[in-house]
Amino acid sequence: MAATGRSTTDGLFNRVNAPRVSQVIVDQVKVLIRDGALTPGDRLPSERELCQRFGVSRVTVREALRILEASGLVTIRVGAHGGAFLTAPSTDRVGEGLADLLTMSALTAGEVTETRKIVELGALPLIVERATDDDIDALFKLAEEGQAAVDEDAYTVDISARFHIRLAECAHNTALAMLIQSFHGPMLMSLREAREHAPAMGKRGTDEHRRLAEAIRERDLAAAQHVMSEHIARTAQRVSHGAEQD
Amino acid sequence: MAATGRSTTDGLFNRVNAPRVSQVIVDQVKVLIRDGALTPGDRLPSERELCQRFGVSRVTVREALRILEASGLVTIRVGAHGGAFLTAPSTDRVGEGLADLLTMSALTAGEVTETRKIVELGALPLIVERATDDDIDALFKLAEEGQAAVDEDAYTVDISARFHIRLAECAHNTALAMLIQSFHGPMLMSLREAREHAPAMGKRGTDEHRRLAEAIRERDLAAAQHVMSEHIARTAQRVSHGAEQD
DNA sequence: TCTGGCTTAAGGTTAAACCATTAACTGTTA
DNA sequence: TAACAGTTAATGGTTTAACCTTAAGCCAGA
Repeated sequence: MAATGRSTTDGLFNRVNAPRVSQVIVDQVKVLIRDGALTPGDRLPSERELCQRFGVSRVTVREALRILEASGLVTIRVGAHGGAFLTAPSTDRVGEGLADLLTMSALTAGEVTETRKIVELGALPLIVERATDDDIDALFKLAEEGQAAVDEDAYTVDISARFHIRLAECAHNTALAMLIQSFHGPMLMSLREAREHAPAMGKRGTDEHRRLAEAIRERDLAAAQHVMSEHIARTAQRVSHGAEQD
Repeated sequence: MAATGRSTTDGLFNRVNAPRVSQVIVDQVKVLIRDGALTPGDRLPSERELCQRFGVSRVTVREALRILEASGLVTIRVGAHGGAFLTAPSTDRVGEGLADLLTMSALTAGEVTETRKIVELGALPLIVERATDDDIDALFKLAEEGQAAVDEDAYTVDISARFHIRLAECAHNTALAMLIQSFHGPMLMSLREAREHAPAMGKRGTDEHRRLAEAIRERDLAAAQHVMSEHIARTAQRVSHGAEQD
């Protein structure tokens, strides 16, 4: 019997799971969100009330709230009428998380840019097809703002990012817009240092933004793709300082 | 003087920033990670030691660790020689966060699938160009496994996801692979229920996987794009149960 | 009618204690 | 000598209770 090394009780006993209490609370809240019982804008009970509801200490509840907050699911306000409020969905938090992981995973700028190229070029057909007059007006406006900023020597990567994010919205696909917006978080970081090295780079960038807007107005997909392709390629060079040849 | 409504003290006083102490700690750790002072596998000092280093209470340190953990930057082990360890970069956590935000943002399945189509189709040129023999072998192997699972009526979405994730790795671009992998997290969830409704759908799916692998082996981009295009379109139908016509 | 102060409800932080888990050591025993 | 059992120490997990800070609302006095 015992000689087999595996008794007949094999499989009877499962590894006991003892997750953190705070994690259990987080999961409960997530379920409520998924099921629609909690929607953006809703306010969770106060910490002290949650203690009683869950039968745990306030510290534990607070840890759960920290996790939910870090996940971008709630924002917390202090003071009277404060508390944990379900956030309207925002990509900022996820973008930040993505940025952290990107910096940790030793991604080369070339890889990031290549990926960005795929997504932003891939979005162009939808954009060209679906952009409304309002969309196009907004793009021209942003391009002009960029131009003005360049003239005042006040061009920043944020202005460029705003254009790209607005451009993504022209596809009228929220998931796609969120994705591209997320990408521009990490890009911002990488570029922030590049800006020091090439402060005057805004000139051609805004120029291309304008040409991009024009191509979309004319519903000229090929032209848009051409400009975007060049635009991102130049970004890659800036980011890498030409150090990476990949 | 006072009639102007703005006194001469304008601009003298700046808004005082009082961020959470735990957030300050998180930021410090992130900087260390960014600067390479901390790399995956490293262990942070114990909670009690961090208290002394930062001059704060243990609860505050723990909140910071919760945030870092939720961001996927560290994993925490209990017991002797436990502690907070810098994680090797993993997309799982980000994918999970993405999934949470997706469920909250009322994205339609159509939007998600459309985005997935852009990314996965956009990746194909790179894949066809860069896939190694090992890559191709792995793809065929996964396709066969799927086939076998179908025969045993044991096909799951996880098997399909594994194929798509492995396929993404064939592009030899880590950023792109992470992105696609992140997307398959949320997809899994949406599909898990769809599986109930269409348990027999695996047949054509695995068939397409095999044809995809063949097209890549032949470096036939057009064929690969054709198959992938159809494949994702059918996924869209499954997810939406045909309820959304978009 | 403004201003300042008070109240109150909420999150932010601290302190000290205790529990649970894990790895390593140690000593006994067959 | 090898295996087992007990002990110890390091470390995260949780609780409790107290106090601080913030913000909204109210109210009385100049």
